[in-house]
Parts: sequence; structure tokens; C-alpha cells
Amino acid sequence: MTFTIATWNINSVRLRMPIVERLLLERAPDILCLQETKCPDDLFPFAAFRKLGYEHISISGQKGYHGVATIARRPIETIEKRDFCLKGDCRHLSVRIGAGGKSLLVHNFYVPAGGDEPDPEINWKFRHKLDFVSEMNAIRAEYNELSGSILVGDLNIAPLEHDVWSHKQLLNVVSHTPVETESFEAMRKAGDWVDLTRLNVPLDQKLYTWWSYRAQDWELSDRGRRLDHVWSSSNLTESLSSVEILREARGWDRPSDHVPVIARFDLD
DNA sequence: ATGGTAGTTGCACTA
Repeated sequence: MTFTIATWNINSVRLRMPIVERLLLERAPDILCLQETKCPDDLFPFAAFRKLGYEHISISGQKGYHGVATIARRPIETIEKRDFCLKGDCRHLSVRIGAGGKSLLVHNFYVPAGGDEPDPEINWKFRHKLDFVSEMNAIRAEYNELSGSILVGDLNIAPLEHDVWSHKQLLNVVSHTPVETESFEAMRKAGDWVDLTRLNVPLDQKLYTWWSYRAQDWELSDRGRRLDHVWSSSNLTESLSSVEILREARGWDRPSDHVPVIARFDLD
């Protein structure tokens, strides 16, 4: 069977319902992981999702900021809503879902952006981001013959040289500083995760999932960054059939500044 | 070096 997972920083789920519906109608992923829902749980637009056939919904939302939601066509079991750095932020949610003969643990993350100043001594937001990534070392890609793990989300770090429009110009810009990219890669490796988006793409090819709202013409200037990621345990890579970055969604009506990333697997 | 836009707890903060 085919299993499709999409991740998208939606920057307000209520405001973006028209384009969320468009994604679900056009792409029909089995499971959709949203970040920055900016929506308290009691105001979540459940009905709109159910109408589209997504009746299984797990959310961790708060007023105004952050917030993650995982939405599926088939039953999901909520496993954990972990409070990283004990700040009470809604930035993580894990669920379990059956896919083919396997049970998949799906982690949905919204890593702190980290503010503008890349110095943890004077910028507490950057300190928080580094601490958050360190704490993510505990999240491992668990698997056995009957199970696997997937980790997706807006991780707010572009780890590789060609994950940003200019490596040189962004070395001191939060999201691409060496302290971030090194701890990010160390964390990924410690957890035994595979970066699926880069798996079949040459390292010298540019890949972006985010384009700033502040550009006059995002498409023309094309100054993007790869902040959104899809990782899996090593036993799932042989089943991976494609990973697609839906660049066109940046040009949809009232867009998010992030676009969906969609991974497809052929599981037995 | 600066400022640009978008969202919400909107006249301040976050991204």
C-alpha cells in the first residue's frame, strides 16, 4: 500500500483553511502534520477537516503562538505531547498510525525560531533554540520488523550549504549558523534519523521550503531556506518512493511563508 | 546596515 505524509508550517490554521483544503483535495495525504496553528484547542476547525474525510485529529494548541496538529484519514493514537524546555509551549506531538503491515510513530515538531541575534549569551530565544535541539537528542528513530519512526516539522534550521540561497551570507544568520547546523546534524545522527528530503537529491542542488514574506517578489529573488524536514528510521528508506517540496503552494492565495513537504512510501 | 510582510493575545510581540 501507499502511505503519504505531509508536513506544513501553516502560520494560522484558521486563516489558512482554504489552502489546507486545497492541499488535502489535490494531494490527499494519509496524514498531515501542521505547525504554527496559532489556535487554542477549543477553537480548532475540526468540522472542516472531518468534511474532507480527515476524522482523526490530534492537536496541541495554545493562544496566539506555536501549536501543532496531526490530522489523518485513518485512526491515530496520541502518544505524547512533550513540553520541551518546560516552557509550556505547544511544539511537539507524537502519534501512532498503522501503515501497511507496520505501525509508525510520527513525531510532529515546531522548533523555536531563535530570534535575530545569534548569541545565546544576549539572546534568550537563541539559547532556548539550542537547548531545545539538545533535548531532541532523546528522540530516537525507534524501529523493529513491525514498526518504524518518522519525524517531521518546521525545525527552523537549514543544515547544509545548499539549504540556503547563500551559505556565505547566512553564516551569521539564525537558522544557518555553525552552532545550529552542527548541533542539528549531531542530534539527527544521534537519533539515527535519515534526512529523506536530501536522500535522493545531490548535495550541490538548492532546496528550499521557506521564502520570506518580506521579499518584494519571493519567486524572482528566490532567497529561500530549507527549514522544514522529513526524517525516518533507516528501515523505511527502502520503501520511500518520493519526496516532493510543493513550491507552487508559496504562490497560492494568502499563502503561508512555508510550503508543504510530502513523502510517499510503498509499504507492504 | 537596514527594512521589508504577516499573524495574533493587535497600539507589542513573534516570525
